[in-house]
Amino acid sequence: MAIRQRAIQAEDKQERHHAILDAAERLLMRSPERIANVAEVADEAGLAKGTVYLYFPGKEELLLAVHERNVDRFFRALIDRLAVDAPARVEDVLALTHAHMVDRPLFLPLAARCFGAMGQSVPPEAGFAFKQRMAERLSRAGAGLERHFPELTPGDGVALLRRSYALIIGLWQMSAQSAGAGCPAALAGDPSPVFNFAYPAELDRALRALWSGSVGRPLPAAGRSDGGAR
Amino acid sequence: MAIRQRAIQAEDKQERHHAILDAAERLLMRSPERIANVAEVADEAGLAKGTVYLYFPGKEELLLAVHERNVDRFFRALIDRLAVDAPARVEDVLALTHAHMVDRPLFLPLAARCFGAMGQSVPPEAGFAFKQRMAERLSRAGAGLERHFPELTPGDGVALLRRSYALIIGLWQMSAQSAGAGCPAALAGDPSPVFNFAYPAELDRALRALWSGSVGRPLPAAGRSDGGAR
Amino acid sequence: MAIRQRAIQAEDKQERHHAILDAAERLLMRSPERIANVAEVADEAGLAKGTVYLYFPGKEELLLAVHERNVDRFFRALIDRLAVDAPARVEDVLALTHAHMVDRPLFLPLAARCFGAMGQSVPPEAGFAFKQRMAERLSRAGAGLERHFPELTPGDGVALLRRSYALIIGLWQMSAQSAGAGCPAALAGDPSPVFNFAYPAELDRALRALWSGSVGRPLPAAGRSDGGAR
Amino acid sequence: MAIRQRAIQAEDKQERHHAILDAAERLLMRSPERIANVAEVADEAGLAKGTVYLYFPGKEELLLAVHERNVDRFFRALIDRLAVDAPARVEDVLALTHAHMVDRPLFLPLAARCFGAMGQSVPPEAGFAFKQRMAERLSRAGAGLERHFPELTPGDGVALLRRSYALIIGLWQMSAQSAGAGCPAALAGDPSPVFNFAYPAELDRALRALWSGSVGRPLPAAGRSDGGAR
DNA sequence: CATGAATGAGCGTTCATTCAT
DNA sequence: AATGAATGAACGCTCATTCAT
Repeated sequence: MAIRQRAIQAEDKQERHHAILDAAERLLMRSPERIANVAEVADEAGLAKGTVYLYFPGKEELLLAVHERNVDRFFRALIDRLAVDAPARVEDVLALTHAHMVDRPLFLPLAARCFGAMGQSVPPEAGFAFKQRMAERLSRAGAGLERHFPELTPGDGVALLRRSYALIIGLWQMSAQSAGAGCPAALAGDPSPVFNFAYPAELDRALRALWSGSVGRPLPAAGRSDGGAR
Repeated sequence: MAIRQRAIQAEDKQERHHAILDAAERLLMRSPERIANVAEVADEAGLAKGTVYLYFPGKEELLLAVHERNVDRFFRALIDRLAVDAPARVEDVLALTHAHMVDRPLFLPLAARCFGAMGQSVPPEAGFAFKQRMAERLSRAGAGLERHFPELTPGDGVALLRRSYALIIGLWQMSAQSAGAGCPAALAGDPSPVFNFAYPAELDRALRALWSGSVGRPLPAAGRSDGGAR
Repeated sequence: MAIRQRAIQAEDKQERHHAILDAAERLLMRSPERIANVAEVADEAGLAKGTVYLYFPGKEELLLAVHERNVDRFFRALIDRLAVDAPARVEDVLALTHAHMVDRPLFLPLAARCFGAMGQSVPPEAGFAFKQRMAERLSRAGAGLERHFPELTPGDGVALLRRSYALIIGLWQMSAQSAGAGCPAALAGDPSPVFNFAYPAELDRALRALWSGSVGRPLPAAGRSDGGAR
Repeated sequence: MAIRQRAIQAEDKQERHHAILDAAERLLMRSPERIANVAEVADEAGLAKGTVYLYFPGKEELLLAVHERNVDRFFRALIDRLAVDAPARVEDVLALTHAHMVDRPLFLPLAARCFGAMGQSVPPEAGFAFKQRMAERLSRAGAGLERHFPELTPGDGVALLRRSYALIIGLWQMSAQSAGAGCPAALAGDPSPVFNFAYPAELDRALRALWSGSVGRPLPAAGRSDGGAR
């Protein structure tokens, strides 16, 4: 039983589309250790299972769309920022990264899942199309980056962003966070901070190192001071 | 059925343990885009399905063990190299990375899968134990690293390795290779190399940038020249 | 969307009725191995899915109607031919059979499907009504037949037609044609022509035998000479 | 929960195999208008759903196997009879036909279903293999037939059997029986016997006509006198 | 009348795990 | 210890039909 009426106008459909993504997102936040099945998503959205398939060709495409929406928000913010003439510093990029990726507990588990499934359960065409759109975003942001960091020669911008993204995903997968809500005792008892590190702070340090090495000069060491947030 | 008798001696058990890992590895190399099911692994090992469960508590633990064995080889080689007094350069570490990770088509898909599943299907305790052992290895290698790169203060070595590992995994997940055997036409036709890059060369560049930024000075620009597509 | 206005006049309705049947027929001819779903039929007819249900109580009834229209054409031709005084020979009936059933790639798959579904998915009343109308046709044609073949006593005409029809359908279901586009290699490699026979020629022979046995005398051995594979 | 223990010996497996076929057959007899789903079959057999898939590659293959078992019984009896030197008459063949096909209410609906699905849901290889085995049976029986009916030239035997089979299937599909348990009122009220005929008697007459026409001489008009059953 | 968005029962199949032998 | 038969929960997807607009 649907909560709302029918989506007849194109914009109503957009809304439904988003409502389904929202539902999937909510479920993902509620239990990041599980990927909900289509029935649950439909239920959470107040729709019938079949209805989900009116808006998405399949489950993988739905998850990819959730992820892409988040990615898009980040890239839109980044591209906008880089379009402004005021010189952009690493600080600014890090801030956006935190706002859109790190601080949204949804982003990283989903990103990991999407890349992991990419070529397994994701239909090849869907995966390819996704990567194409991502490439478009990365290219534009990369070009913007090159405007602000003269050390970067054409192409270096995209490469740096790509590597940063890899670092973001990779570090998160190694962090204790990615273990879900499990083993709290273990976490507390782990004396070695090798994996049980504070992801946000560690990410900052790692990205700074990467960026510094990429532009070939030290970068200002930042004002963010939440170095221990977990 | 390759092995017929019972494993009664402790060393027989070790042998069988390895035989199962070998079988899983063989299957993984044969088709890296697929994770074999337990029946296939047992079959490949010449054992019955149930027998696998005498040696491993479950499928995820088995996969993790395969991965860990590979990781261990890498870290043993790295730690050995760093134990030698002759100064180690980035070159040396990259060479080991390629030999154990990049050039073994098994390593990266499995690593991605293990980290991806880390807190999904992997039982928390198993994941935690794995990370503990990994932490041990990283710590020792990190300490060794600090001996050769004076710029690294205590703790920087582990961090650098951790970040490198993240970069290795993350970049691989973004590369077109991870898409399996899919869409060859698409790959060929993709004009943008944003994701369709040559993983080995790109990884080298990324790691160099990261290391350079981490030690705070430019690093020699390398002799490896296989910068082409894989 | 081919038809836009509403069908208000009774004849408009007839037209639309036919338009839907035409669409279903077109789809069936395009791929005889598949039974299209309602959405496809509606689409092909340039109508909305719901509209189909204004003209047909359900999918099975629609398919039955397509079939019946074809059957009707055959029987009208047959009855017309038999109404003429010029003596009818087996040849003539076979010619009509080929023209309306064998040579129209649509007829046989649909007939098989309709009879196959007859008491499965077809609502009993619909099936019954269909059979009643068929009975009417068969009776009239049967009576006509008896006029031309004096050996046939009253009732034998219908029976012969009924048996012929059974043979037509039954043989087709056993022919390799009914296997759709599958296993071409297998077909080619099959040394035994038991099922891999040329349906049109085999049907002729079978019908001749049946008719000959029914009238109790040999029948002229025909001028059709397309005895080869179809 | 299984009723019986495990099937470990090869013959136990055969038994299980048969038990599943029996279960499917029972369900089919209980309601010939429906094709049971795999869960029901498993349930009826006292097994878990997955167990069925240990014995059959899929649902279609299971149904085909049920059908084939029945077919096989008929052909074995026929071939045996024809192997005996005592002259075989049409009577004898008709008797076997009735015993194995007509009087077993299961045979015909299933045959219709199997042929109908042949190239739709049946996997091509399974369908092809089935037809091959059927061809083998038909060939042997056809050869035997030719021994007893000198009028038949080599090849005529198979052809006659094939046509008989087609007639059996086709006539049944046209009979009122194939409408399942539905419309009893309709059946009673149908004044026209065109479709509401007594299948067993009608089949006899039709087969006699076909055989008579095939051997080119009248055949003795039989002792079976249940000409009005049903 | 016409539309097409929404429904939801229905189903085949997989596979990690268990446990009787 | 070893086996492999049995289990059964889990899940994605289709599509005929309904009904609000």
